[in-house]
Amino acid sequence: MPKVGMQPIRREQLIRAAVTTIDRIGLADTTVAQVAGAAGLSSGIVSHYFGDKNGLIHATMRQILRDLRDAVGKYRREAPDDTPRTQLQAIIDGNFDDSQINSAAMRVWLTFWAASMHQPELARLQRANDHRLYSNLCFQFRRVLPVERARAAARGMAAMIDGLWLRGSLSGAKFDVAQARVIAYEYLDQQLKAGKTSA
Amino acid sequence: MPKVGMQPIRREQLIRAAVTTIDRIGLADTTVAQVAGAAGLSSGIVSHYFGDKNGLIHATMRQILRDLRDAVGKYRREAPDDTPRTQLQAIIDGNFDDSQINSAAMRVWLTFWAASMHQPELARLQRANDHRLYSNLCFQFRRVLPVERARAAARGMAAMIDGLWLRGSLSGAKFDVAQARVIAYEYLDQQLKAGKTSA
Amino acid sequence: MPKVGMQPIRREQLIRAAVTTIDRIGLADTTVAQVAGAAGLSSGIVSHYFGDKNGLIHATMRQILRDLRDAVGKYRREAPDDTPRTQLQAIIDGNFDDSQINSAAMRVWLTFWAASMHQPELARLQRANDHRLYSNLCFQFRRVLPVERARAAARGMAAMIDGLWLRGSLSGAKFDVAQARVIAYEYLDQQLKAGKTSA
Amino acid sequence: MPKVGMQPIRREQLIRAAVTTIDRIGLADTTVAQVAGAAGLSSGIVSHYFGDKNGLIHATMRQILRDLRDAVGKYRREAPDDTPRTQLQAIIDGNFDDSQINSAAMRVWLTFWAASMHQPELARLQRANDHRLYSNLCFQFRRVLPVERARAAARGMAAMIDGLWLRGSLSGAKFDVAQARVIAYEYLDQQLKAGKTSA
DNA sequence: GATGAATGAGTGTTCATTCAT
DNA sequence: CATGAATGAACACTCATTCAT
Repeated sequence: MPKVGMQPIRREQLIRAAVTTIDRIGLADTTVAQVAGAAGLSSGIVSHYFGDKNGLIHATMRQILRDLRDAVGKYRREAPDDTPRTQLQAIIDGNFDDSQINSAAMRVWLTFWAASMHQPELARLQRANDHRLYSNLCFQFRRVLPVERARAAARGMAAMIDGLWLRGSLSGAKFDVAQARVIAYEYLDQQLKAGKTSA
Repeated sequence: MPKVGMQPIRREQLIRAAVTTIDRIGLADTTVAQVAGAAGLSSGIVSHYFGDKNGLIHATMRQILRDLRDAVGKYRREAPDDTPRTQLQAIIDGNFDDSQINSAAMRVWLTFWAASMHQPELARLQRANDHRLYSNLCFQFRRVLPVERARAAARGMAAMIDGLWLRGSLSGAKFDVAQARVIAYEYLDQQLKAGKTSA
Repeated sequence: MPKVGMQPIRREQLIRAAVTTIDRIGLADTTVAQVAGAAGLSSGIVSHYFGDKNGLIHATMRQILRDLRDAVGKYRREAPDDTPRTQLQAIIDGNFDDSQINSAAMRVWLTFWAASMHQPELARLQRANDHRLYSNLCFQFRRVLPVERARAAARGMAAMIDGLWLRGSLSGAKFDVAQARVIAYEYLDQQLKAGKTSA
Repeated sequence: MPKVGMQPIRREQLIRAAVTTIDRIGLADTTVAQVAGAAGLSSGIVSHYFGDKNGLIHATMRQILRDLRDAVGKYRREAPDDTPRTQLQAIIDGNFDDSQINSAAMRVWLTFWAASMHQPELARLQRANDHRLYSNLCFQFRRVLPVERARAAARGMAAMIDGLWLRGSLSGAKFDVAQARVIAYEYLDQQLKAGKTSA
């Protein structure tokens, strides 16, 4: 009696195992057999559910991106109000959520950033994500700033978020969320204030 | 006697070929034979001069880091004066120098960032470099800011520089130096001003 | 499910192919691909079943030693009685059994003898085998000779067996079993007689 | 000013280095560069004096055989008289001379024995040597024994010498010359005695 | 649905050999 | 005479992929 409806279960099992394995030994040293083994399955199963290794890698990156989107979405939905400042803080908080700044997530993220440089499909996903952060920031800044200022603020804010995140990833120590948030909030406030003054 | 004094020439040739190849097809797809071929040499030569592939990769990363150090050093030496603001701008300018923001350099940089996560020796080099940027920034900020403010400013400034650089690397378009410099300078001025006020 | 229970079959196939190949072209020129090819399999299979080339070589030597043990065991079980002389003759006969004095067996034996000098694991196997021959001989001699005489007789007998075998291996001609047996039996009788006299 | 007459010096230097290296790491792992390095010379020199690696190996085996011939010759010249027994003892002693039973000599000997199985030129040298031992023994035995007995005695004696030597080589402990000599002398005396009786 | 045996192309690495100096 | 830089063929080993069961 063949089990039915295994697909979503197996796919999630394998994607989770892929993240774990990439975190542990790096994408370059990750083999199909290792991922399958970490999932408690055999190597042949990967082609069954993802076509080939690349299919698994792509699916894994999509999952990572979805996790970030979900984290940001959650903070924004739970924000106390809809003022630009509150919403921008929610975006910052979402990017520094536990799901994003644990060691595994950060390492896998950076791995995909690097991989995307030579794999068009990954690059597409990665750019869409970059753009979403910028768009969200820009939309909120535009509510209080003139368009050019809003764009610059969004660019600076996005760079600040990614930069704090990147340096945290590579520092070798635990990511200091509080510190990162202070610096990011301060930049945010300066942008909001400067914009008003110049407006 | 055989040709003598070839070592530095061959090493540079091969390192340059490694950068070119990593830029073109990515570290994961870079083979020893390809690098040697790009340098117009045979594959065996790599072990002759670097021991093994890893030796070449390490030497290449050291070269990349040296290039950045040199670029920053040049801007600082050529700065019109030694005031903190001028020196900090020189550091920013050095990080956005042509040698750093051309496509090849950026891609190779990001590649090594990712690789350093699973290779202790690369991680060591990468962290030393991260720390140098922070130290240099912190030293200058300290000349005008109290120590705690200087540290926060240095952290924010470093994140801003890396973030702008990173998003530029991945954007797919040419890096907009002028725009990046405006955003970084603005952040710099805010930090200097804020510090004075609060001091 | 894939074909199951192939392991013992494949292992034996490959070990047999290893013996054949070592006999034909020598251990130094034996490649994994050649052994696999001789077994009608692909090169990757060796690592699948033996880990690496060394694993195959070790397994092959173990097989060779087992064959000798089996040959000696067979002659001793089939011996007409349990007197020392009969048992000692059975040991001699086992060492000169067809399975041991065909060209392939002799060449592979000598190959492993030489290889064992620089490979601790092979040396261990080889010494255990050497010691077994001596022990078996010594045990039988002790039944009729005083301990010191028995030890000397066992040493001489072991040397005689190995020496006849060795010179036969290298002579380039077919091993003359009858001749070897006469010489060995004569030495055996002298030892038994001399011992009795001196006892 | 080119040095003249370097050939014999360099050849000996390299042959000695080859013996040392083969003893230390085995023939299979011996490279031209290692031998040359052990001789304090550069790798290119080997082809200069021996044509190629095989030339060096062959020359080294010839040297080893010459050493044995010299050792036996010395003992025979220094023998107190020319009786068969004394001469046969001299042959035994020559084979167990220090120059033959030190670790390096034994390991290299066995190495060449094994190698000779698949290299016709080495096999030729090796067989000539085997035959010399047999001939020398047979000649002496014939002075007191009928031809057939002499031949059998020579075969047994040669096997005994080689067997003692072989087991000593592989035992892992220091070669016990006194013990080997006692066993070999005893066999010798039995052959001489038995022959006389039956004659 | 799932397995893992089997394949074979591709890679890093070693090393005998050549040869310009 | 001697060097050692350079070559490139050969090898062991890895691993994504296929497929009979």
